[in-house]
Amino acid sequence: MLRSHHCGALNENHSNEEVTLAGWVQKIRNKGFIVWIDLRDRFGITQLVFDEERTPEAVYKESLELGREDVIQIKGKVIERESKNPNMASGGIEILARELTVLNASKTPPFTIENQTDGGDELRMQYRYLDLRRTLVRENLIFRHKVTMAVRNFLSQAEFIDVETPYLIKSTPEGARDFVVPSRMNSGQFYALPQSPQTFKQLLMIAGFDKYFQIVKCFRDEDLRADRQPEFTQIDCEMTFVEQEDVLFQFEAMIQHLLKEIKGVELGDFPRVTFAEAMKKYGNDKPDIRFGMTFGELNALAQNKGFNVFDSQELVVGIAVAEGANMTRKEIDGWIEWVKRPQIGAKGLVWVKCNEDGSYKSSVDKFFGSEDLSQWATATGANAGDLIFVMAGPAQATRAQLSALRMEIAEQMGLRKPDEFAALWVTDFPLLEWDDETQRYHAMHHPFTAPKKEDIDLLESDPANAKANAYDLVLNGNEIGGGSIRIHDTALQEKMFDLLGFTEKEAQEQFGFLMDAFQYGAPPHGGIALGLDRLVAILGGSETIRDFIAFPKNNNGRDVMINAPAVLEDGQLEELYLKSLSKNP
RNA sequence: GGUCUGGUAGUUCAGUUGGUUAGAAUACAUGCCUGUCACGCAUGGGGUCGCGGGUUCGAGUCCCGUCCAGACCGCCA
Repeated sequence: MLRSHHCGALNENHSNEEVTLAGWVQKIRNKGFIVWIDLRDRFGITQLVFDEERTPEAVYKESLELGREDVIQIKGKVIERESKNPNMASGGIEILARELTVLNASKTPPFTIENQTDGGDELRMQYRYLDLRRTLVRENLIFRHKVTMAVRNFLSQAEFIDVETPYLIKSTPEGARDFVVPSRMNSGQFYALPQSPQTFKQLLMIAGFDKYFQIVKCFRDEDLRADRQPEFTQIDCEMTFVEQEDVLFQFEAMIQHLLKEIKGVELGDFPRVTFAEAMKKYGNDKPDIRFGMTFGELNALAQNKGFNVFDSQELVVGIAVAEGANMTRKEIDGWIEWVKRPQIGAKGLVWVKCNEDGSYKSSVDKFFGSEDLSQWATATGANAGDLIFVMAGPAQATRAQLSALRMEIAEQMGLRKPDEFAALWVTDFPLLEWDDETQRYHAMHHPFTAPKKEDIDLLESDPANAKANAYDLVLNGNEIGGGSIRIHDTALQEKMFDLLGFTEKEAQEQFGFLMDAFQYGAPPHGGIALGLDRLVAILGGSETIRDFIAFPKNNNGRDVMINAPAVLEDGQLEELYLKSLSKNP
């Protein structure tokens, strides 16, 4: 037996017991006459002690040779410390070493294995196995484990069945780019990795599974962000004989359950806003509603008063920054510069200070009197002591810019508290989105989303205004899930493909199996998919999903530890009928 | 595809207007230290200033190109 206890197990109750421990050398404190070593494993840290009087001489000398991250086994007696450390669980005891075995020596690690490490991101990713030794990172993954266990238990109890769906499937032109996998046995042909198990879970509903879930990897070959990985995990769910309300009810209950079980937070009923309302009030379809600063539209109040900048614009819109009136000119200029950065792209920013004495001071005093500005304050919900920021321009772009400003101000004012949670449903998404580039409609959600019953006629007359039975789940300003009621009728599905610019032949080639299946008693069904990485990160109080993924990829989709992707040997290319990619053709 | 920021010791960073031998902290090594727990003290080793080119009497510093990393826009049904 290599150990009798782990490093988090021992305390004063074990005094005088003979124990065997194994672990990593975390820290060596050599005081000359005495050496302390912090021994670490997954469960905690236990202090070992070696000294000139009580430790056999050979063992004491050996202890002087140890280095950080050596893997050692120790036999000895649990003794009470002379000076205790109340800050650690095992702080009352230490192990008086009798025998020391070095199980495996370690090179000096390139960064310190501590919560406050000196290692930068790139180095930590290159040596991710060392990074994962840090308590902070390890606990993130244990936290993820707790979340997935809670999800599995909840869904299993609610009679969802976990079914695995294939990873080697077929590429489709809709949506994101696919990762493709060449087939050796079928020359010149390729599998694609699933962007989601969408069609398979629908087939499971047709097969009568009634409720399905899967915690499943999905793959999208698109450019990455801090919160986007090329492979990511979804909690994928589908239910039969349900309407939108049933799905929302079930998954509202699941999120409430998770918050309760994982964070001890009670969430009330989730607010609902339509997509149109969300865009109007927050400029964003995934609003963070933990704080106010909702949009006030000022067209009627601010246009045609002689201020040219506003007059010709589609939208004039403002937000109130609570207690912003004491902002200095320099701070305000900072925000003006911020919105003018190319990433935001605003032309400028008008400001109005609502002074405590009821007067107003603004950058547009020449054009607007206190009468006007007071109306602006009402429209944006600004009180005395607040600051109003106003933007003008094309409606969609301006909303996006003001939304970015709203989020950044909230971030800097500390309004986005990681331990405060607010979820909501966004509903009534448009079914379709016009794409200028390809001059055709795209499905806003995906091509299997059912239009609202009352909007089916619009598919002929005015497709752009048809609403979908689709919904997003938003938590703290992040889209953590999205779903819809699906089409289960061949004719309607054909109509959708037609609107999306598929010829009948293309639709048949790509999704014939699904439309065939619809003809064999497909029940009404719908579902949702939640982004697990993002959900775990937010519950864990972070928005960096890489911290909650064991082996994440970098900005360029590279795994810098194993150095993937990589070129293939010529022989392998030949076997896969990709010889033309060879460097020596 | 685009915009921005960064790349200097093992690591994290500083380095002024272009000017002497490129610094700090930490890590590492050696020695000292009778209860440490961010131990302390002393000493020491450690540099292709990402790479290539240019300007200059002189480049870590300025210019051009390039590679790498990060953030963002486009993209992500």
